[in-house]
Amino acid sequence: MSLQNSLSQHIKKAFNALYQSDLESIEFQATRKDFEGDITVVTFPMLSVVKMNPVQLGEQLGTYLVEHSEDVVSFNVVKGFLNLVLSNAYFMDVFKTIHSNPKFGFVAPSQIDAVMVEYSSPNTNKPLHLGHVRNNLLGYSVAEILKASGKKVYKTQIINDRGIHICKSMLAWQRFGEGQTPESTALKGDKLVGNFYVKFDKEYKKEIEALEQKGYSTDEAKANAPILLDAQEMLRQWEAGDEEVVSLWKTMNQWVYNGFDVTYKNLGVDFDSYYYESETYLLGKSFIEEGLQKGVFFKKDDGSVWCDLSEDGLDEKIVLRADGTAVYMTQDIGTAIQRVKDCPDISAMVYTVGNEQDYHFKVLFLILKKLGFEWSQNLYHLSYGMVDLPSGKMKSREGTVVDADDLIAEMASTAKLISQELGKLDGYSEDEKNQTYTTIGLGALKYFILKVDPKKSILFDPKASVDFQGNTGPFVQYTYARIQAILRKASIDENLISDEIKLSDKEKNILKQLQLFPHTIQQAASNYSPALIANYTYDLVKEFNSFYQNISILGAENAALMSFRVQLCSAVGTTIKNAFSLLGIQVPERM
RNA sequence: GGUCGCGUAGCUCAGCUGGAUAGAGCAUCUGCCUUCUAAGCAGACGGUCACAGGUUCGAAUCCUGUCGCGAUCACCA
Repeated sequence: MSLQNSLSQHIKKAFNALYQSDLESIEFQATRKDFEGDITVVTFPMLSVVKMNPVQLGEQLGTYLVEHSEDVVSFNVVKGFLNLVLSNAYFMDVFKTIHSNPKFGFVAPSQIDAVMVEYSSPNTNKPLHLGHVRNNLLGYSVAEILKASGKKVYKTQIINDRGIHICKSMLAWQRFGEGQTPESTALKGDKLVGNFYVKFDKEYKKEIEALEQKGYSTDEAKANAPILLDAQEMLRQWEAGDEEVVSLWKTMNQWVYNGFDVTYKNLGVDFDSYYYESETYLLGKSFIEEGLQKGVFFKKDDGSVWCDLSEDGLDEKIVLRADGTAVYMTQDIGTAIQRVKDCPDISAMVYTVGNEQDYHFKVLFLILKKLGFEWSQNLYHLSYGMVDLPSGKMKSREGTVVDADDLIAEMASTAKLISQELGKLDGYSEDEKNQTYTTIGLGALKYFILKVDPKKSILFDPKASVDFQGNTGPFVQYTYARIQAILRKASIDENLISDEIKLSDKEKNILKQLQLFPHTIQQAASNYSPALIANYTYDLVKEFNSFYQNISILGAENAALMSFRVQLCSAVGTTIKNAFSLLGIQVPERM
């Protein structure tokens, strides 16, 4: 039973005995640093039940708790705040619980309660950039957090592998590629294909200009540029199943997938399944017919099918074109239903998609609800803000995108630079060093992105790069590495923990923070917010560093105290490692 | 224009279901490496929580309005 539960019971009992009234719930909070005490009961809300002076109420409750609860040693009252001082024994118990459980805070996954998390969802015509990095890190981390909170999780993505934009790079390759392949150019497949997408755009612009000089208006020129018409023709051929086009499409997509795989691996994210738009874009159509019969949709005179959402404060939304072809919405309806069919145990789905699609998902979830799917109640759009650069937005056509692979490499080399300056890794092998630089660089990048609230946009300054001091990934990693150094040097009798040890305030603070971990995981899971985990870890590390700097750990006055301190280090290290695993960040043994 | 989101220190961000004197880091300044790793620690400086009302014992937090920034409102995805 948690402390709050047991205290609640005592307080309720006391309240009943003293005032013959019942309390619904009791509000606790951590005691502020400037007051004496470990946990605080807020007594203001109780005043509405019994009309009396808050100080007097606090005094009476405090006296009762000291008499009746073993954990409470003393108390003080400040206005409506009852500050309780907890016993040394209580903290030793907390320590034993945490120390004996290397997975403290993690809940064993239930096989019934499964969640599908979709993230990444790239286009197959260009490499991944900084925006995708945020998407991937968020999706992966949320999936890990959900797992830790006791859910079974399927990670998946929907790959946008069809459409005019794909045909553009295919066409450019046909015309200007001269048979280039990733092998012949030693380029990553996604980079190679991306180059042709850019090439197409250049040619397209040239043709527009040429047409404009012939007297076309800008709009006419855009619509009639021969290369665009050819791309559109190619899309029709693709849809008709033209062998040559389909074969080229397969080849080039495969190049891209191979390239993506490298990026995913470097980023440390993975997937359990893949859905391809080319396979699902027709899927939703069958449900449109069903929706028509149920009266969820209606048909306009031209044959297009719509959903009227005006009663829900939204407008009308098209779900099928007049020519009977699928739109984005159609496909997403189909994909969602297909996923539930594929994995019948899932009760919820999380879509990691940028906030520019807030409206789309609002509509999608509403339509699924109208179609009568129970699980539509448990769909969540993990919406995140843009990643902006100091120069403004990333525009692929203006070449201001920050490429994911370049960024990862740059982070590692920054880590290398700083590390060499400090001379921390002198004497280790090149392999070991490089491994560590990558761990640190990635840690900095991931932490930088994950520590901010998903829904807020991020300002990313590639020049200033990511800081390695203060509230950063490397700061946490560094603390972990120092803890490992202590553990390597310590030879401790595991059984030397004694209740006689008198804990200092700093040690208690660390234990208080450690104790919060399970609660933080649950909260992060219900808010889909890795930022909570990141900030929790930072607080823990700050608390620990303050302790570490001021107290000799290996040279403690006696063996029992030393043993305790080393094991406290070990518990902190384990918690850091566990917390960071939820963010997909590795911790180095030394740095 | 309608809808949604954001607005907290010079900068980047925390602030849980309303609670005590609004917290960190960076930057600036002051101390601390002969002791387990100084990518660190201790401290100083820095705030009209965009603005105005409201709800109540109590508001950065909830409600309404105003302003500013962003997104979205396609038979694109």
